[in-house]
Formats: sequence, C-alpha cells, structure tokens
Amino acid sequence: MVTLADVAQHAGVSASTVSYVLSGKRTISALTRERVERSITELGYHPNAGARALASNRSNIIALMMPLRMDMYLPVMTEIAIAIATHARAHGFDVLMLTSEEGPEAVHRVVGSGLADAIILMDVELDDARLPLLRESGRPAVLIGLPATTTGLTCVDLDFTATGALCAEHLAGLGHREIAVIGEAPAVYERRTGFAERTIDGLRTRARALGLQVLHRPCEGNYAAMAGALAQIFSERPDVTGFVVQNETAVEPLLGLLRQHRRAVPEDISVVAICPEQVAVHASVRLTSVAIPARDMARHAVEQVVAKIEGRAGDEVVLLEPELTVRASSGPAPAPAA
Amino acid sequence: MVTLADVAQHAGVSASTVSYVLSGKRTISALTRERVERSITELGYHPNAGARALASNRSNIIALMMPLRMDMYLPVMTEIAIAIATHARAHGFDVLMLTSEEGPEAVHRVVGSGLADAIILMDVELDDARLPLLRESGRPAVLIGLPATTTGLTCVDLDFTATGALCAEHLAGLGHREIAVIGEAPAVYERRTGFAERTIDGLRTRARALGLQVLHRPCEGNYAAMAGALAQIFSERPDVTGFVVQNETAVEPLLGLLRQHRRAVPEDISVVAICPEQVAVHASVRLTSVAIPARDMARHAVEQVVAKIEGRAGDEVVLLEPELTVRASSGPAPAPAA
DNA sequence: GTGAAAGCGCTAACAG
DNA sequence: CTGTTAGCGCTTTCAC
Repeated sequence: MVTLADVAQHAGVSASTVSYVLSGKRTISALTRERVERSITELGYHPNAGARALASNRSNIIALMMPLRMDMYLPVMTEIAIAIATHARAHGFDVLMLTSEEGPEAVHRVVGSGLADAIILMDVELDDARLPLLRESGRPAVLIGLPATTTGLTCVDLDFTATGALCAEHLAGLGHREIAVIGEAPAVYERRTGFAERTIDGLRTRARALGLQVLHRPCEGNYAAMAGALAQIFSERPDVTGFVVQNETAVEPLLGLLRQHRRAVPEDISVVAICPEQVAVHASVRLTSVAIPARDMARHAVEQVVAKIEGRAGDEVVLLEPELTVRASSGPAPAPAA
Repeated sequence: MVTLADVAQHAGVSASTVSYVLSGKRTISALTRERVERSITELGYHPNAGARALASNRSNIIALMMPLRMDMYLPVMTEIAIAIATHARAHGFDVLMLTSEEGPEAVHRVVGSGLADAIILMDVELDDARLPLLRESGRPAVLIGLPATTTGLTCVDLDFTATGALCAEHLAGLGHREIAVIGEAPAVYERRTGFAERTIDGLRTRARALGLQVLHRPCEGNYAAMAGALAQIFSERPDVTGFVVQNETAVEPLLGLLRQHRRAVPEDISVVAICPEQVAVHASVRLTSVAIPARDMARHAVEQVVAKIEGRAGDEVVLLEPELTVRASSGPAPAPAA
C-alpha cells in the first residue's frame, strides 16, 4: 500500500507538505505542488480513509436512512436516494445506506462511532421515534418529510398542504363541483406520515372556500381495492366528476376501471394525480399532475446537510412549492345530465 | 467523546482487555468482562470507526454500486439493495451506496482508500468496463449478473437461460404452438446486459426442441410502445396464443391492450411473466410467472462477499434455479379457429 | 513556503 | 487470563 510518507519521500518533501497539497489548506509553491502531484499519480496513491477520519475527525460520509416499507412507492424513494448519492459525491461525501429496520438504534451506532458526519432521514413520521435520539446526538441531521415538531431540526419536503389546495383549485376552475380523493393506503394514514394528512387538509380547506364537495377514500394500490373503492364512490356520489389520486400504484387501476365503467377521461371524468413526472407522462392517459420533486428534495437535503457539517447553517424548514402541469386527463366539467 | 482508554480506566483494566472484550478474540474472565461491559454502557462508549479501520485495516463497509438507469425497473434493484443492506448488517457490515454514474473510477476510489472492504456490483454488462479494474484491484468483489468472462470473479444471478426454457416448456405443455416474447427495452439489449439475451436464447433453444414458434419483440414499457408492438404481432402472426413478458413495466399495458383487443386471458391468450412476485400477484390478472428472486440474490451476494473478505471463499458462479408459479394468466391453448 | 513531531483511538503482537 | 506497547496513515499545531 502506498502511503503519504511514500509520496513525500518520492517527491523529496515532507509528509505535511503532501497533506497540504491534498487539502489545499496552505499555500504551496507551484513547483512543489507539481512534484507532489506527479509522485501521487506515479505511485498511484490513495489517501487512507480510516486514517483520515481518525486524524481529522471527519469521515466524509453521510448516512441515509431509507424506509423498508413496501407501501411507500419505492421508485420515488429510490430516485431520492440516488439523487442524494449523486449530490453528496459532488460535495465530496459518500453515502451510507441504513434501513429503517435497524430502527433508532442505527442513529446511535452510526453517529456515535463517527462513521458518518451527518444523517438524512427519509419517510419521517409525524411523531418519529428517531427524532429524540437525533436531537440529543447533536449531529447534523436533515429530514425529508415534516414531523409534528421541527425545533432543532432541518426539514425538506414538498408543500403538501399547498399541493392539495392546488388540486382543488384546478378542478374547481374547470367547473367541477364534486370530487373524490383516492388517497394512500390506510396504513400510511395510520402510521401518521404527515404528508398524506397535510394534502387532504390543504385540499379540503381550499375546497370549502371554493364550494367544492370532497369525498376522501384511502386506498391500496391494486385493482381489487381500487375496484371496490370506485364502485362505492359512484354509488354514494353519482355526481362526482373529478378525481385526485395520491397513490402512484393506484393510477393505472383507476384509469383502467374508469374505462370499464365507460367513463371517458377527461370528457366525463377529470383526473389529477400527485405523483412523479414519469408516472404522469407514461400513464395510459397523460395525466394532469402535481409532480413529486424527488431530485429537488434530494438536492436541498444534501445542501442543507453539508452546510450543517461545515457549520454554516442552522435549522431550517424548506418547503418546496408545488407545480401543477396540465396534461390530457383534466378538462371542463361535463354539463349536468339534465 | 468517550474512548476505549476511558472505558479501561473506569473498569480498572488495560486498553487491550477492553478491546478483546469487544472483539472476543481472546478469552476473558466472566468478572472482567462484566466490569468492562458495565463501564461501556455506563459511559455510553462507541468504538471509533476511523480508528478501528486504521488499526485493523478493515472498515466493515461493503460498497454497493447501483445502476442509475431508469430503464432497469427500479423496484427490483431497490429490493436487492435493501436486502443487501439488511443481510450485510447481520454480518456486521454497513453498506456504502455508489452510483454507476461515477463509473469505474469509483471502484478505484473506494477500494484504494480502504473505505470499503469489498464491492458488490449490480446491473453488470457482458463486457463491463469496471471489471478489469476490479480484477487488478484484488479486492473481494461479487457481481449480481453474469458478464461474458467470469474468471477471477464471483457472480450471482438468476439462471435466465433456464428461465427462458422454463417459460417455453410451460406454454408448449399447454398446447401452444406459436408464442411471442415481449422483451426488455431495446436499450437493454444494446447495452448487452446479458440476462435479456440469455433468456431469449434459452427460450429459443427449448422452443425449437419442442416445435414452438417464437417471435421476439423488444419493447419499451409504456402503453404507446406496447400498443404498437402488439398490433404488429397480431398482424404478422395472427395465430399467436401465448406471450412471455420480460419487462415489468410492460405487464399492465399488455393486459390492458389485450382486453381492448377482446382477447380473454387465459381463454384466448396465455401470458407468462418474468417479474417480481409482487408484480405477478398484484396485476389485473394474477400472472403465471417466473419470479425474480431479489432477496435470494442479495443473500447469496452478501454471503459470498463476506466469505471472501474473511478469506474463506474463492471465485464462484452462483446461478439460482428459476421457479415457475402457475396462476390465472395461463391455460390450455384454444382450439384452432376451424 | 516548508519541516518536524505530536497525537487521533484502536488493534495486535509480545510478554508475562 | 491480562497488561504493555508499538504502530496503523493522516492532520495539524508549532517552529523556522
């Protein structure tokens, strides 16, 4: 193994000089710098991560705690995770993957051992068991999601309240008077993951202001569950002309079933989805949607966490503005069947 | 920060004793062990990862290189990644997430710096640019997937050749004479990811032996592409009665379109999918399928890699036996339309 | 602009 | 069964 000392000897300088060439923490003459750099490449030197972590008290690793749950539409989680890894690399950090299976314990382990300089938590619940540990650990942390109390924590999330409101507005603006919301699986609400509740709250509040009737149905994302929910909605509220879907896996079942019910989209029924762009664009009907900005969330999370590691940031709540893109699935409400 | 020395002092023993209590590498009297363990919990001691890595030359980290590509059905990749993380933890390892964006470079960086003790590569191509680097690095590595040459490497994968054969057999056994294969997106074949080619090869070989006609169509996983492919298949080969699908995202489009074409599944058309169990079970028709054993692959990969790190294993190619589960989407071939 | 040297916290001989 | 001690490879004062 090539060590820093080897490089120093090969270049005819001291160890500290090599170190400073690497870190750029003091000015080096062009000549020495060049010599050192040549030696580095010639010898194929790679600084030892462990030694560096020990001496500098920094691992240059960010831990990312991902959910295991299968009810949390994995593609979004995955996209966020990949984007986090990519951005972290751009800041010189690697990403350590933790699963929520290990539970709050993992926070201790990783942060206590200095394995990671900071933690990013995904899929945060309103009253998350990991938060007390995090706060007392004092380590930099960023949450993706919004817990009940955010004091002492930095959080990044889509503004789901505004998202719900935006959907209500869009449908009301098109003349719809009665709409149904296909929500996440019941388990998501029971777990109190926040975003689902905030969406429906935001939607209801705005709907009330706009004189829009709202029926909310949590729903598993499969054909059978969707078929049941839909049948019930149409029997209870035959005048529903608009749907808001906040469950990516329910999108296709819904569209397929509407076809079976002989309801044309958007002529008879308008559909607005809250989902990743990709799902909206590739669905059997191009969906009017509010995008879940996975990349943006990842970018903000990494920037916040890096800023905290470097001591240049405090706690902050970053709520991303929702954007609704009109596509082929929404249109004017049909004239009431005389 | 609490150090090992602090614990030693508090327990009234030497540093090495504490170290050995932790590692179990030598026998310790019950009394001392207990005293040390008490001190550890009382002081809230966590061994410093960097120091440990430096002294022991082991980081207890496994690097996992994941694909970024969006054409690679992410849920399977994610499931594998999560399962790898879980199993790795069970062996005392953490998992560092690398994206393939960094390219072969990342192999150098992570392995050269001693950041990771080993690497697991996902989404390996037949002639993968990362392999030469890996081989010469000499670090333990396991591939998920099967490259063209496996010398000096351990590989874990589903036996896709056998998988293709199994699908052909199942349909032939039901009396089908002419089948179509809906393959992965063209890009997947162009990239030469191996598994797609092996599947079709295995299927063709067995089909020939069984007197089965095969039409193969690579296909993007969306409605539009699927609609085009399907129309063409039915016009070129009106007598096709069986489909094999190896593209998870094409499953629902195919089923939806078959309905639109008024072909009943399985009465008119049988469908066999090569996909994760979850997709097969939750599809609008419960699909006869060969499962992609994400968890098993992850388990084998971790076991192999840990064995290699500990020097108790050589290179090996582990091919998992495919299993076909009959569900509602396949049945006897319809009698030829007189 | 550069060197020398003191650790960082832990492991693993070596010594008893 | 336990203690002593010499590093592991790097960063960072302190000194020039």
